[in-house]
Amino acid sequence: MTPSPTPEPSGHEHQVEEVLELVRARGGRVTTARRQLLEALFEAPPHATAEELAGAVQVRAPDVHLSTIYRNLDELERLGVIVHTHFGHGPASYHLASSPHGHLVCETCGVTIEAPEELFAELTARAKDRFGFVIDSRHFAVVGRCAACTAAGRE
Amino acid sequence: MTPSPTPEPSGHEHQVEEVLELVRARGGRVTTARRQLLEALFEAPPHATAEELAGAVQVRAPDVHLSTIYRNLDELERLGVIVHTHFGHGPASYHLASSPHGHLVCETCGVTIEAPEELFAELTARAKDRFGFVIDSRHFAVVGRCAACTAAGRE
DNA sequence: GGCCCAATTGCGAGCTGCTTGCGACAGGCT
DNA sequence: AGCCTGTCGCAAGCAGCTCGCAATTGGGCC
Repeated sequence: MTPSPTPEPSGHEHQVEEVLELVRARGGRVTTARRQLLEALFEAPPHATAEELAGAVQVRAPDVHLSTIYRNLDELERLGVIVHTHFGHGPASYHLASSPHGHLVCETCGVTIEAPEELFAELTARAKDRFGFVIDSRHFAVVGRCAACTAAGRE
Repeated sequence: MTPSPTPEPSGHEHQVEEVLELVRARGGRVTTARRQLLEALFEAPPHATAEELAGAVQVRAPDVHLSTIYRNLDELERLGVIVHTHFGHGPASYHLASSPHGHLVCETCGVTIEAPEELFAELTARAKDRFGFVIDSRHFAVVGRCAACTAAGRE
């Protein structure tokens, strides 16, 4: 395969290279799969699942296997570049660690609302006071029912 | 199998029968599996997994299949008798809908702390105000790190 | 440029947690 | 006692993720 220098006009090269620098600093290698996954992470909407990211990567590099995606997501998480969240059911969702926020997920229609971290400030403080428990509000989903479903009385 | 009248000296018969009355009222039938599962739910610690409950039931009724446990857990949830919660990874946990409370789960050591619903009052109110979102604080886990793990600086 | 070696990859098999289709069985009303 | 239908046991199946292994490849060093 011809290693064309910069085949993707994505606009995120700088950020991607920055992360790859981190990878390199840790003795890691810069591979096509790695680079493409990072591209995908910067381009994709937040809350992408591993499978969705694999799809995006495979547009450019069809041979990248799902297990490679998982392994790289793992490593990026260890590096602190991304975070993954388990919503109630279904696959986990991955997003960049920058722009911290929590998630409100509707049990009825499945919609996800991004909630500013500040919304959790009081809960976080109280949990710390009362239980010494340090909440990571980016890493879990708050479930319930969204305004539309509540109004419609759906079940 | 001989249908012995009351073979278990559990102390929860009354509550069990109450729920079975609900089941009957809905056209449901009272089966051994159903009754034993309810016994198990009342006797077990909160946060039992389906597999644990199956184990408990099978002590008395070895032929009860795991799929039957799942089907009955589903129905009991529809009846509002129990609630299930997805912690980060691993199996879901089931507990009685009475005694409402949230859960703080440590990502590091896995310990689960029961948090009074009141802890979530302010978050619930804010989510309602700002997003019209009605939080069900019993149905999700708040993850983070417990006091012990924070102190020990474990990872 | 070529070599070498460990990091990484593709692939398939495997695992956990849960769901489903199906035929047999059994509550419970009459 | 008999019928009807809810429920059950079982086995197969599915989603989401993990692992072992041999083949490949990045990249430091001549």
